[in-house]
Amino acid sequence: MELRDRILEAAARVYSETGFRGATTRRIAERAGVNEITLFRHFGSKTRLLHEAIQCASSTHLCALPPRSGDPRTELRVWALANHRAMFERRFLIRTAMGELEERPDIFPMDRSQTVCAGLELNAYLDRLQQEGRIAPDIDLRAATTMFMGTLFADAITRDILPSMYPDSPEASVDQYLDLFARALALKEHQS
Amino acid sequence: MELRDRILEAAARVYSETGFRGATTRRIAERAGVNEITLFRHFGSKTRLLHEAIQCASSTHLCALPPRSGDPRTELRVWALANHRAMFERRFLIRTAMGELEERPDIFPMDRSQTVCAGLELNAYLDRLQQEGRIAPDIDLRAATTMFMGTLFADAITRDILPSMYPDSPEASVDQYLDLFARALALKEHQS
DNA sequence: TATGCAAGCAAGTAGCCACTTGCTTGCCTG
DNA sequence: CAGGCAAGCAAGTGGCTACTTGCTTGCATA
Repeated sequence: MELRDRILEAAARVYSETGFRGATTRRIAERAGVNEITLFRHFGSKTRLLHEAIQCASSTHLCALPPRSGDPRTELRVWALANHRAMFERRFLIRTAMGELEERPDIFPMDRSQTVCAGLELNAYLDRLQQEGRIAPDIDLRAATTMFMGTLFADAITRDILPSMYPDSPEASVDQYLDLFARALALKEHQS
Repeated sequence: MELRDRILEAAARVYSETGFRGATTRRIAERAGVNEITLFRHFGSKTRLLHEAIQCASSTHLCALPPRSGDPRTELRVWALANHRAMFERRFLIRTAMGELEERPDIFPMDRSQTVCAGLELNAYLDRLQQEGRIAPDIDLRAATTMFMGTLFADAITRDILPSMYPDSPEASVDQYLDLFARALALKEHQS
């Protein structure tokens, strides 16, 4: 099944670069090194091919935040970097799919997107920290979660097109975000 | 010159909905209530028409942050709300243009975009506050600016497609962001 | 060797695309 | 009334689109 995967990968890449209308079957076939009719024999139509390709390209398995928190700073760092990296690698796909969302809402299931799931996870994690007394009790965790996810998301999808805004590496930037985030939450580090 | 503006507005709207390839001259003419050849007589080509329409639709005049800071909290609130509103009203255009950025980089001048300008302005404003001793001196203002602008940007362009993440109004959300932001900066309110 | 299947090739279909040409209509100004 | 100009209408151009049909090639298995 090597050929099928090659087609799916080519389709996802061409879609990311040119959108649904620009992703012609001719271009996809050419990119995959395959005859055009092979696409139709395998996937029936351009729509079905792109649908499958995008679903394939957007799926990820990410390490979760630990249920029992040890050192929040380290745990958040690892988790945030993994999430940033996953979004950054898919930035072309995300930008293209977001631009076509009202025209083709079914092609990219936003309500179960990685960002939303990660947001829920972060919210639950912060909730645990607050219950353990490591975050000030008067903090609005929902807003904090939205703020941090928004920061990560905006960084990941605009970093390459606004280079003047991101002079530092993703690692350094995430560290800076976490510094500010920890101050905002009045986060107490691991009990010393 | 009413007709010309009607065409430009229709072109910008059709582009926002369907992208460059989807914005056919037929559709734009239909939306503007104008014969198709009128577009060509006025603008020469589809590319030139869309170029002008997008530049027109993305331009704004926003109130600036005051050079001498009075009550930072109030000033930031007014400014942030105006910026959020400007981005939110253009969310369709921004999403579509961002999705097509690598294919057509010249159609939407990103390096002089509103977000970048606003970021520079916010950075300068925070710098003044820090020099006045109202922000802790060890804070990385560049990262803080990027974080806040990222939060505003992500909110404005994903609020309508991820409703579960934004249960509150823009006004309430911006207030919450500012609360957290002020904590992160250890911002001292107006000297009392 | 015979059968079947996966892929390629060549050609064609109907429809949409940006854009052009030739001509007509209506309004504004001298 | 006469001239000019902005807009509409009708028709067509060549090119690209998704998708189809008929036929050939090569390989793997019975």
